[in-house]
Amino acid sequence: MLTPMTPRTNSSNTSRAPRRDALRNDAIVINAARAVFAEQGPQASMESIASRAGLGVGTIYRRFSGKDALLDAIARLFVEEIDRAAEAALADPDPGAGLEWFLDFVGAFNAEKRRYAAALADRVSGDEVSETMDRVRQLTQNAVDAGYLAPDVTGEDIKALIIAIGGVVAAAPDEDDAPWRRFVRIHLTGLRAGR
Amino acid sequence: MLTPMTPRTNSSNTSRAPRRDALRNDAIVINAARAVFAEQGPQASMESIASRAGLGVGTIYRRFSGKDALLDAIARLFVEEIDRAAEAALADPDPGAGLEWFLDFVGAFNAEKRRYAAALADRVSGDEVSETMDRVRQLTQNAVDAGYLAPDVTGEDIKALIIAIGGVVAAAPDEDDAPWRRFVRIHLTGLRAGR
DNA sequence: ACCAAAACGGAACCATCATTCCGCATCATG
DNA sequence: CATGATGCGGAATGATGGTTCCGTTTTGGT
Repeated sequence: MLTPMTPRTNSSNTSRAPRRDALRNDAIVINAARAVFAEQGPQASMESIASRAGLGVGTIYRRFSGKDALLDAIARLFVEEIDRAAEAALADPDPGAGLEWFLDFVGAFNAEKRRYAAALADRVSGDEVSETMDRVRQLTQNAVDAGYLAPDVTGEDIKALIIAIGGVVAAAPDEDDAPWRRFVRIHLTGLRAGR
Repeated sequence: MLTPMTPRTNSSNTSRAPRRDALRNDAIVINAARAVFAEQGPQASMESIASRAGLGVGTIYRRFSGKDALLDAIARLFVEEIDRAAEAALADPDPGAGLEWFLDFVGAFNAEKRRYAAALADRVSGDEVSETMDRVRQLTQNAVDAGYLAPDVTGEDIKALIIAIGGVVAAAPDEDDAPWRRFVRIHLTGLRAGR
């Protein structure tokens, strides 16, 4: 999950166990990076991330080959988080409710990461999200089958909505949830028309 | 419109006419900047803009106080273009058709500038668009009055849609119009529900 | 407690631009 | 055509920030 550069478990035999501080710092670095990116955007300097983490820059470079890799790691983390949400939504016996809950999650998620969600978005390659996209398609199909969405609605439509939510959230200057919630409600109405 | 730094018309008397090449370059710089930003995004270097223009960097700096000013000038240009479109839409006797045409224009406009539309967007201050926003509100109100949109729809809803279009267009990897067109159609359906 | 390996800190280094500056070319004028 | 002002090119400068390196500190093992 954190994809450290040094092998966590050494299948070979002749080396020591990793030091305790090193393990601790893995998480500290990621968290500091998330926090700093969240408030300064993706152009935040490595220096500021290091100082937030209470570490030296060198320590970051021991774990991530560079800033790109750090951003990528966080992006991957976020994809996983969304993926888990999609999975949870699929578990809801009511497909309509599941979909609504998922979209709500996406909105709230974006709200937290307003400053750099967009930057992370065009970092993830197509096949890093293919699994998640499969779930979204399934979620959509279930909602169609249940008569919650119009018959011609596809996963691509929901994907577009997800992207749009990101835009709407990022554009709002404050933390106010109301605008994107209203936006989603309106769009869902459009997706339901003609059932 | 190009807001050159040097006074174009000299109200005082004792100076020469501007040189012909200087006048020509005003437009060349802006066009080169637009072209380069369009294909490289807003982090394109001044150097690359200059070389595209067939000029030296110094020439750019004689007209624009810096890169920021250059970006700002282009942003202002774009706001004007959208503003003119809103004005044209208002002239349509059929408010619904006017609104649809306007949204279509916005989509096509974004498609052209996919790479840096977002960057320009958060460059324009609130009151630089207040005039345009007034027109959008008017456009919306007309559509509501004509029974094209549901009664509770406001200019803010259309603004959100405009922003969302930008996101959807930017996310699409290719030039394909179909996705954002479908997105707009669906959302408009939602905005019409409950008339 | 002692040693060697593992990690750390952060100064030094380096690449990448934006921006400035000035000698040279070009233009308007008479 | 001569001339001086106007505008131009592009090397030099400076700042910023990513990345590397190595002396020092911490940790695990004995």
